[in-house]
Amino acid sequence: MTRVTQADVARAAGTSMAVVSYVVNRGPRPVAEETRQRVLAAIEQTGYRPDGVARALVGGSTMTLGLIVPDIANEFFAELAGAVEHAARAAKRTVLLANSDGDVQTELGLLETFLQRRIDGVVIISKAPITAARMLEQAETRRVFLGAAPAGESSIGVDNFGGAVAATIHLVGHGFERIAMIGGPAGDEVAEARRAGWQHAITSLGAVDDLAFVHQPFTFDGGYVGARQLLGARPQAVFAASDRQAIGLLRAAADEGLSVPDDLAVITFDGSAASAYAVPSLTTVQQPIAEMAALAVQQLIEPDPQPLNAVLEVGLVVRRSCGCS
Amino acid sequence: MTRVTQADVARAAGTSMAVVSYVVNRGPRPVAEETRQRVLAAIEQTGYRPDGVARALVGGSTMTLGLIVPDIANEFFAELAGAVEHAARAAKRTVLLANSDGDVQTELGLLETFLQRRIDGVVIISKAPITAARMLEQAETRRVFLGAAPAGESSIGVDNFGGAVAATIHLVGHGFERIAMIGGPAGDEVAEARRAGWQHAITSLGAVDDLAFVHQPFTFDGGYVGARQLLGARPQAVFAASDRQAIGLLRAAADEGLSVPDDLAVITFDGSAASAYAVPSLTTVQQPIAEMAALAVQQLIEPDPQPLNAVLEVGLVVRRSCGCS
DNA sequence: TTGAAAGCGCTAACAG
DNA sequence: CTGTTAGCGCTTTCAA
Repeated sequence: MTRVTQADVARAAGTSMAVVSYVVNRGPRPVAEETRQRVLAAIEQTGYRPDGVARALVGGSTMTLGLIVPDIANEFFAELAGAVEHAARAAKRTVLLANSDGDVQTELGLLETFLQRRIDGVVIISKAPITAARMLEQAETRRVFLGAAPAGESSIGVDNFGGAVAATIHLVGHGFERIAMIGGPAGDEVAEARRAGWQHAITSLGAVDDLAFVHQPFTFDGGYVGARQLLGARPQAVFAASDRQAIGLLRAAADEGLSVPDDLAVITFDGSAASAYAVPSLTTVQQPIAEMAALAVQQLIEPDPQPLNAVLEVGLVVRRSCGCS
Repeated sequence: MTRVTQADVARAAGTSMAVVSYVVNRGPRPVAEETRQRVLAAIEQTGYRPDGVARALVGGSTMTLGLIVPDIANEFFAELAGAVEHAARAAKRTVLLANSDGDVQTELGLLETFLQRRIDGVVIISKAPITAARMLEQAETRRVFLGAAPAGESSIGVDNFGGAVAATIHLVGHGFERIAMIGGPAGDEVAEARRAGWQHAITSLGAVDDLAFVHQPFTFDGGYVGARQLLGARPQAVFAASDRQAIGLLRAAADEGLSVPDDLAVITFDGSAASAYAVPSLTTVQQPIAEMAALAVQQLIEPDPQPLNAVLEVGLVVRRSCGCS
């Protein structure tokens, strides 16, 4: 039993392939109602399923979007991926997912693969935004950078600096003076902005003698290790650059016999679902994930004439870990 | 600047399209080394990129695999998706990801979309395995069911019953007699197997008077709500059907002022990374996620002549939440 | 309103 | 070893 094609339907309906195409696509030419019914019946009867590959070959669009994240196992990216897929689905698009593992070569290789697949556009969290942008530009493929983005490219991000400032100020408001930070990887643009916000708030408020800061990956273990490095100096509070790290930090605090928030206040960044269920619940700077995803997908489907450079607002979700009731 | 095609390369190399195809695909016909070099140079110079769509149209294979999970935001599925993508990438395949939201209609719609895209195969966690299998069968598309699967279909699962038995027995070994369970959704095959294992262990060991059990979704909140329902009866231990639920349970216990494992022992199922970093760390039945993913991908790429029905072993990872150490 | 036919870019016979 | 050519299944002019 071989594939049912448009020709089979045409034959069964006693009409031409063109007409079948017109009814399947509701255009671009009108079809007499009676003919339409015959075609519809033939489709039903033959079990015809349009071939997206052939369609893409002639039509140009694959109705497919690519998504490249560093690590889908990270809840933030997982939630983001879910949101992107939902937005894409609502727009009848399908999503190709790939992990770059935070590696530049891998990322570029993935991009190459996606380009060969002729995706209509890509949402990317890039480690090599300039190179990626160049590849995409010359392949005339739409893209939206999340986080780090080259000038002139569409990007969607959040106010990392402002969020970090708000988080730190909140801690200062609690009366803490020694506020350490577990930052992201050195060189990461997003991580640096969060660090800058923390530093700005700290120094402008004169809250600390020495700025205890460590670079760590955005992982549970990064948070754990960072905490071990920082806790010796007995900070009163720690700002973690991501929820994953904060959870690692919570575990480290427990291992050291430190009670959060009594012995150590914690505040973090992301606002993933996990942050709400940690013990204690994490006060966190919440990113508008669904909004970012919706905006990204929209931008790929019907791009603004000018590059979009969205910096979305974040909100501080106050829970228990900072010391608030 | 329009797309560079094989014809352009052929022209630049002063040869035919066929030869270009032969060198790009290293076959099926041999090409003289000198010609090959000329073609390679022409490819380089023109910036030619093979068109996967056209390739798929003629060749039959899209080199694309589909993955349908209920909810990518769930860490277990996120880790699984990551593992599937890695395995697929190693095999030069690309992954289309979609969330069914645990809804049958959505799942079937997704499958239809995937079929139109002519994916080579699909890994699916299905809520309607029979219908899904029928669709896939008649579209002659390879598939592997994870978890619930119809008879005669390839499936990969873990020993849910055995894992639950082991977990429960471990709890009994601690001397607990009142061991409650937060199970998965009613009717879920995997969830039922875990329940059966718990029940079997409990009753055969005569460990409990009444079997406190509640059905809950595999979510943080499911675990939280389930815990609130169960904790009133003051069980000595609770077996949660998933890590997500266990984390919700941990939060509920904290809210009730119960210390884990001192006042309440907890054991769970999945073995996601999050379980290791919870406070206290969760004793859990670990699923071999990478192995499942690798097996699934392999099965799609080079299927066994007979349907594969793998039931992988799980391992109990003993940590703090059960009261050990 | 409908049909014939020309491709979309590529692979794989088939023929030199 | 290399070139010619017939499709793959579909959309869309262009004619009728």
